[in-house]
Amino acid sequence: MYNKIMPNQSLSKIFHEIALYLEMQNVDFKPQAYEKAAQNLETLSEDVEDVYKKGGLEVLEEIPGIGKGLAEKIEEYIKTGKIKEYGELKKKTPVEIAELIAIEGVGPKAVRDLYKHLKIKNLEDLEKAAKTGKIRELPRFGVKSEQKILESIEFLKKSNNRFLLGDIFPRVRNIKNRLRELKSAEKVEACGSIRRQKETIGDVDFLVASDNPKEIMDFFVSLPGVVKVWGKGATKTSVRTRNGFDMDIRVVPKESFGAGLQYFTGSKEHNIVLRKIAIDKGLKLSEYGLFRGAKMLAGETEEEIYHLLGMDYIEPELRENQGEIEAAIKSKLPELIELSDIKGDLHCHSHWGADAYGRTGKKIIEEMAKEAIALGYEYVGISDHTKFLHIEHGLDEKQLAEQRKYIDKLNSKFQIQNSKFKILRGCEANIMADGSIDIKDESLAKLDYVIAGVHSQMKMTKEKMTERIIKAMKNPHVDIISHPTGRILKQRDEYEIDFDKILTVAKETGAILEINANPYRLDLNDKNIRKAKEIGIKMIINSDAHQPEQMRFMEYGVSQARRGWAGKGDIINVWPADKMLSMLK
DNA sequence: GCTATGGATAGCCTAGCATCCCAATGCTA
Repeated sequence: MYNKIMPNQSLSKIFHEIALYLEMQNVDFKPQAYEKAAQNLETLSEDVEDVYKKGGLEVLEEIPGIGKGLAEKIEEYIKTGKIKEYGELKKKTPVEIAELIAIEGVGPKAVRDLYKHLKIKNLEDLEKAAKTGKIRELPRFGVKSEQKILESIEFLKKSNNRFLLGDIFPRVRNIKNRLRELKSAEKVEACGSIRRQKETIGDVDFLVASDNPKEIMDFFVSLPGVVKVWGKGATKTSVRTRNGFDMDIRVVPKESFGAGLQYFTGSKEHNIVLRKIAIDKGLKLSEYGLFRGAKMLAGETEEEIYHLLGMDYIEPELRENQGEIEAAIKSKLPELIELSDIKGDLHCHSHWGADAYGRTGKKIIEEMAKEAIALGYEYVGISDHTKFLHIEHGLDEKQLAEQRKYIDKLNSKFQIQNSKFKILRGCEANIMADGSIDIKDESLAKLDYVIAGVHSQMKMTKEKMTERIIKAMKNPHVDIISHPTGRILKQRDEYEIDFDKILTVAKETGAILEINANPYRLDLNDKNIRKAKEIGIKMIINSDAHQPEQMRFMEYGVSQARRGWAGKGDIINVWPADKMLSMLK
C-alpha cells in the first residue's frame, strides 16, 4: 500500500484545506462535500492515480463523495501536480490554516478575522499576538479566548515533533519490507521507540546486517518522500522525510546485529542499567557486542546477550527500566498477550442511524463481520453511539431494537453457512454529567453487552468526574467503560479523575476497563494498564473502528497492553464468545 | 459539490456550550 507515495494523502490534505477556506467564506454545503471527499481519499486503499489511469474520470466518480467536479480536480492534480482553485484561495488568504485550527477554540472564522486584523499567518504569529495582548482587543475575542489560545499552544509544544505510532508504523513496516527485499540485506529491523511500540515516535533507527553497505545506503536515500540527507556514510545515514520525520539507518556486520538491535532499541534508561550489570560482571556491552576484554562473547542475537548477563530475554515493549530487568533476573517476567490471542472486537461502529461514507449501517455490519472473520476472530460486537450523541446519529431505544433484530437475522445467515462466527449486539452509551446512562434500562438489558463512555462535558472537577464514572460502573447493565481517561493524543489531556478510586470500584463491581486501540486514544495507556493488572482488574482491547478497515487498529491496542505487562489472563477478549460474555456482569 | 430521484432540482449531520456582549455566533462532540 505504501510502495510509493500515493497522491491520495496529498490530495486529501488539499481538499481538507479547501473545505476550511470555503467555510471561512461562509460558503454553504461545499465544505462538507470537500471534507467528505478528503476523508474518503485518505482511507481509499487504491491509488487514485491508478484508478484514474485505469478508467479515467468515470471511474473516479465511483469513489464515494467524488462527483464530476472533484473528479476533474483530481485529474488536474494528477496531470499538473496542483489545483488552481486551491492556489487562488491560498493566495487570497495566505495562512497556515490547518496548523491554526489545531488550536482549541480557533476555527476557520477566527483564522479569517485574525488574518484580517492582525495579519496572523501561522502559530508563531498567533503566539506573539496573544502574548502581547492584541487578541483580546479584537471583536468576538476577549481575555478568556486569548488565554485559551496560549494554553493550547503550550500543549501543542509539549507534544510536538513526536508522531503518532499509528501514523508512522505502517510506513516503517513498509520500508522494512522493502529493505528486506534487497539482496545484500541479511537482516533488517526497525529499532528505537517504534520497536518498543511507544504511543508516539520521535524518529526511527533502521538496523541492517550486511557486508555491502553501499547498496543499502543508496537505496535508503532514494526512498520516495526523502527530502533531505543529513549525512551519508558507510555505517550510518540520516534523512528527513517530507512530513518532517527523521530516519536513520545503520549497517552492521551480521555478528553484531543482535547487539545493535539491543543498543538501538533502548530505552536509554534500560540500556544504562544493562551496561552497569555488564561492568559488574567484568564485561563490556556496546552496540557491537558483549565483550570480555577484546574477546566477543555474544552479539549476533539479543537473546544470547540477555542470557549471558544472567537474565531472561526481555520483550522490547518492556524495556523502559520499570522493573523489567529485576523481573528478568528472577525469571518473573509475565507472558505477554499477543495479537493472535485476540478472538473478537466489541467496539465497532456501524453508523446505523447515518449513511457513512456512502455505506449504510447494514452494509457496514456485514463488512465488519467479514473483516473480523478475515482477522481470524470468532465474534465482532456492534456498539453504536446512543441518542445523546446527535452528531454521530446516536441510536434511541427503538433504533437499537431494530438493529438488534437485523443482527439476529444476519447471525442466522452465518449459521446456515455452518460458521461458528457470531455478531454480538451492544452499544456505546453515553455517561451523562450526573453519571446516568442515556438509554433506558430495559433496552440495555436486551443487549449482549453494554459499553458506556464519557463523550461530553469533560471539564469537570476531579471529584465530580470520578463520581460520574463510578455511578456508571455501578449501573448493573454497564459492562465496559470505554476510553476511561478520555485523552486524545496531541490534542487533549486526560480528564481529571481519581484513577485509583476508579480501579477500586471496577474491582467491586466487575466493570471491565477498555484498552482503546485507536492510535489517537490508546486509552488506557501503558501505566494505567499495569496498575489495573496489579489490582486484578480485567480489561478488554477494542479497536473503536468507525470503518471496517480500522478494526486493524487492534494491534496498537495489543502493543499497549504488552507495554502494560498484560498477559492473556488480564484481557477478556482472548476467550470464545460464551466465556467472554460470562465474564461480564 | 455530491447524491438522490421528478433528470433539473431539492436537500445536505445537530445541539449544547462558551464567549462575547447582552442576541448571536462559532466551536466542538
